[in-house]
This record gives sequence, structure tokens and C-alpha cells, in this order.
Amino acid sequence: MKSTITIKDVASELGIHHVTVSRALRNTGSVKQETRDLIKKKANELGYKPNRLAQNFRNKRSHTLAVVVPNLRSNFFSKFVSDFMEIAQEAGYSVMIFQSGEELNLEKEIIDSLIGYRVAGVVASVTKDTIYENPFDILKDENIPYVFFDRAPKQAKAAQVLVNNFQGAYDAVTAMVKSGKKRIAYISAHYQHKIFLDRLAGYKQALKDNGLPYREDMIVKAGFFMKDGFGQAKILMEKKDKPDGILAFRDEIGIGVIKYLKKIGARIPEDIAVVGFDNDPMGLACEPELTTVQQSIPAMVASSFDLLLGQIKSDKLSFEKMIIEPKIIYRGSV
Amino acid sequence: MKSTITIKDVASELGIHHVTVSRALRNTGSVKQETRDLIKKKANELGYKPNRLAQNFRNKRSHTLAVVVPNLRSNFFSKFVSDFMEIAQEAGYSVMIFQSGEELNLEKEIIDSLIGYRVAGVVASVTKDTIYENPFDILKDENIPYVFFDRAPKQAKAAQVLVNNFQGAYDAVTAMVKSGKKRIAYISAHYQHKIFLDRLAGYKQALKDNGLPYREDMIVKAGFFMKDGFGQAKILMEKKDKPDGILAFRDEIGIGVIKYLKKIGARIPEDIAVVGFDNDPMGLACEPELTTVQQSIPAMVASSFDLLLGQIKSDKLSFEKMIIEPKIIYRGSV
DNA sequence: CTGAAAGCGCTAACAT
DNA sequence: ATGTTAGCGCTTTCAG
Repeated sequence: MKSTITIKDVASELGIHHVTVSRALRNTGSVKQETRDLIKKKANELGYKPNRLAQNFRNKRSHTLAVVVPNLRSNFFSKFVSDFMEIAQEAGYSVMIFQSGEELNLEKEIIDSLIGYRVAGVVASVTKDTIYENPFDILKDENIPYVFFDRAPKQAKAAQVLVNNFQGAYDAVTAMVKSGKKRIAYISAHYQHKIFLDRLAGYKQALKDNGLPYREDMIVKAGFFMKDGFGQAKILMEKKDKPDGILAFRDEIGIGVIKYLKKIGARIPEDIAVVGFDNDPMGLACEPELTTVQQSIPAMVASSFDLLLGQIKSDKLSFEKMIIEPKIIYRGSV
Repeated sequence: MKSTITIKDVASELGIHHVTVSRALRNTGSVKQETRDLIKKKANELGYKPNRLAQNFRNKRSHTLAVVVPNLRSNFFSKFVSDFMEIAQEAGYSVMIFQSGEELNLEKEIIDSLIGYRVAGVVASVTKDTIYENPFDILKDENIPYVFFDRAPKQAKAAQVLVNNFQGAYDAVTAMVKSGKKRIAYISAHYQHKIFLDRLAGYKQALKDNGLPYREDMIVKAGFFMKDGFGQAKILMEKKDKPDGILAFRDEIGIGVIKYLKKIGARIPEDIAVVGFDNDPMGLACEPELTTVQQSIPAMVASSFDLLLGQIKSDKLSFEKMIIEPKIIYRGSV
């Protein structure tokens, strides 16, 4: 088998011009049906595989979409990426994935690389430090459309798919209040991203609307992992005026909280309720199962994809914002 | 800003030939240091970004590695992919990721696509149905090296990074025996892959070496998820002669088992021990935490990458097999 | 409906 | 050390 068959090989086998082969294989231009069939048969027979490198080069644009995320280890991002790839591939796009590792510098390098690859479009969730500047903005110069999901820089002029985090936190607190909780703490993040700020704001507003006092000492901050939740739960529970409900900004944190609470013998949810964010499958493994604020990933994926494709197809940038409404998934911890 | 700057733009700005620019930017050939600096400065100033599409096309090979996995949702694969991407990117490769969705047909399409993209190399874990044929074999015709990890087709003539699953299961059973268990059940998979067969064989051998009888009714089969483990645990525990230890072929299954056992009030590990495979972080969320057979992902990633790069660099296919030795991570369930 | 010509941006090989 | 030439495989444009 010849190592690489080109359209010219197919053409010469058939004694016709390679341009006709090109046309036939792509179903464009006018080619007699008979010829077209003949060409396809021969191409198949010879094992011809279109050289995407040449095609992309010639077309000055790769048929590839890029996804940039902080990492692939969190279930939220890996599920997003997984779903996005499926729908993109169905639509005939290839997907390149990049992890910024939550590092702004790496994110910038990735963006340069994206430009080099002339990707057709980009979907991104920015690093924890990408707040006051928008490194993706240079994509506009290259006419590469992009969409932010979940996390976006402040005041970014770009298409965005965001979750109504305010509402999610608000509903979570309200759920705990309804089940009789009165001293609800919040474990927040160290970072200044809107998603974290909004959750905090929703928490505060829910307290207020339910006639509960907002107390500074009921707010603590944690990193991203289970152990961080465990540690902060300890701090909260050693206060004189213990909480009887804890909202965590992530499910992993919430699980850490539950682990600590069980260690000290607190009953969940009788003595204290716990709610997390993300609908992470890990929440199903703990006991009781973690009640969580779900941000529908399929909805985010679909919206991101639509927003991106719209821009690609119309060759016009859009700055549309889509807001996904979250939903509380009631399990055992409230 | 001009939408796309090419080396010719840089060249004409400097009144020199574009080939010199090409050489300077790639640090190849001989270019006077002074000229080189000048060129780099100007390129930077103009915002020149090398057109990877053209480079790849011209070089007839993309500087891209492909990773093909059944899915990205399982923590095992997402962690592998995440780690692999990091090390590949550090080495200057881009990475394309593909999900076969455990479907052989999709896997074949992906392989065609890989060839079209002229990727430099492929790392793959095959679908549950890719057993008796090796669809990746056609990559050899295209001179694209590949490495299987974790799962490979039977008798594949290809580089492979496999885990000693026999030993993992053997050690897991032995651990349970040491803690006094005598009726150890195994929840196996429905599929005929070597990894599953090896685990079963290791289980059997460990029973034998410990003087325990092998009993057909202590083997059941489950799907991939928590609920499957839950269901099979129920079946096992409703037998007249209940097990006092359960080995599960995956951590998610093991977690389902634990959930069922706790539901019926069994004490873990006093009444019954549980061990899983994969060191899935989910195992940390349940209580007691799940003891597991760890297959070192960093080791698998490093070996896969080395095996692949070795082939790429030497332009020679290798059929080397690397075996990763598993390790029991003792947590609370034994 | 088919063919001929040209060129995308880059780099290897050869020439100066 | 730099320039010239040629061409990768494909597709668009124009001619017939």
C-alpha cells in the first residue's frame, strides 16, 4: 500500500484531472453523477484519505474548535469538555483541548497557539486570576470568535454562558431555612471571580429576605479541595455560636464538611445541613448524599456551542450573554 | 492591525528575503546573530504568529499527538488525559483528544480522522469491544506510531503500557484474607478484556494460594457504575452463604457496594471488607473510605509518552510492553 | 461538465 | 550568511 494517496493518484488512475476528483469527493461543483460515483469508488478502493493538513492550509482555517479550561480533573470541566466534544464532533468539528492550570501566563501561551492553529472558534473558562484583563481579546484581531462559559473576565466584551450563581446560593440558603435552619454559614473561595462573588451575594440576600442576620464570622474561605472543606468545617464548628447549616461553594468542599461533621458525631441534616455547588458525582458517594446546586452542563454546552457556531457561520462576533438557571438537587444533606 | 502577518511581511519590512526570516525564527541554518535579533524583534513588533497550518502542511506532519479514550468522564481517563497533555505540551506537542464512547465504529472513524490529520503519534485505550481485531493497525501503513495503555486488543503487535492486574487482584484478595476474611466474592465486568480476565485470574489464584475454595456463586458481573455495584451487592448479600469480603473491578462499583452494605446495617470492615480498583477520588468521599488497588497514572503517562516519543524520534515502530505494578492503598474498608 | 492555472505560507535544497 | 527556486496537496477561478 502506497503510504499516502492523494487526489492526483486517484485522478491519474482514472485518467482524469485531479480537480474533478476534488470536486467529486467534496460534493461541490458540477460533476457528472457517473463520474462522481466512479471517483468515489476508486478513492475508496485506493484507501484515499483527504489530507486535512493541506485542506486546512488551503482553506486558511482549520475545522477545529478549541476548548480552554483551567483543568480536566474537576468533574465539572471534564464533563463539560466531554459533552462539548461529542456535540462538536457530530457537527463535523475536531476539538483541541487546552489546560491553563489556572495560570494566566499559560493561558496566554495557549491563546497564541490557538491563533497559530487558526482554529475556527474557542470556548473558554478562564483561570482564577483572569479577572481584570481579557487575554482572549486578541482573538478578535484574528477574527476568531470565542465564548466564555462559567467563568469570564470582568466586563468582558464577549459571548458568555453564565450560571445564575446568585440565584443558586439564594435557593440553597432558602432551602436550609425552610427546613428550620437559622445560623447558616458560607464557605467561600479565595478568588475574586464573579461566580464566587455572586454566590456570596445570593447567600446574603437570602439571609436578609428570610429575616436572618448576616454575621461576618459565618463566612470562611477555602481552597478547591475536600481537605479544605474539612478544615474550614472544623473552624466553623469550634466557634462558640456554631452554624446549623453550611453552604459550600463547591461539592468537594461540601463533602469535606460532611466528613468532618460525621467525625465529630453531628447528625446530618438533623443537627446541621450541608449544601454544595456543581452536582459533582462525588456527592453521591458520601453519606448522607450531598444536596447540591446543579448547573446544567448539557445546557451550558448546548448554549456555548450555539453561541460559537452562530458567530462562525455568520462571520460576525456576538456579545450575547446567556444565563443558565441553576436547580437544587435535593439529596440527603438538608 | 493587519489580520495575518506572514514571514513575507516581516521580510519586506526589513528588506530581506523571507527565507532568512524563516531560518531566523526557527533558529536553524546560519543567520548572522545581528540579523536574527533584528528579525525576531520585528516579528514580535508586528505580532507575527507562525501559521501552524502551513508549517504542518509543509512538513507533512502535524506536531500533534492524539489521545483516544473510551470517555473523559471516568476519573481514570480524565486524569490520564490531563497528565498526558501536560507532559506533551511541555515537550512542545499539541494534543487532540478523542472519545470513542466505547463504540468500535466511532473508534474506527476516529482513526481515519487521525490519519487525515497526520498526527505524529497516538496513545489509545480501546473500547470494550475492541478485543479480537486491532483497528489501530492501519496506522502502521501511514507510519504513525501508537501506544496502547490500560486496555489493548488481544495479541496486538504494538507498544503497550499495561497494569499488572493479576497482581492487583491477587494482592487485594490477600489483604482481605490477612484481615481474617474467608468468603471473598468478586464483582467482575461483562467484558472480555484482558484487564478484566487478569483480575479474575488473580482473584482465583489468591484464593488458591491461601487455601480458600473457589466458589462459582461468589462471582457476579456488573456494569461500570455505582448503581451496578449496589445491585450486585444486594444479590451477593441475599445468598445463603454471604461473603465477608468483596473485591470490585472498579472503585465506583466498590462505592455502590459500600452504600448497599451500610443500608442493610453491615459493619465495614468488621463484618465485611470491600476493595476496589483505580484509586478514584470518589473513594475518599464514602465512609469508610474505600481501600483500592492503585494503578499509578503518572507512571502510565510517563511510560506511554516515552514509548511514543521513542518511536517518533527514531522513526521506528516498537512493540515494547511495559508493565506497571499496582499498589494497594489502604483506607478504611479492609 | 471538465480542465488548466495559480497560489495559500512555509521550508529543504541548492546556489551565490 | 543570504538569496533563489521549487513544491507540499488542495481548492478557487477562469476557460473551454
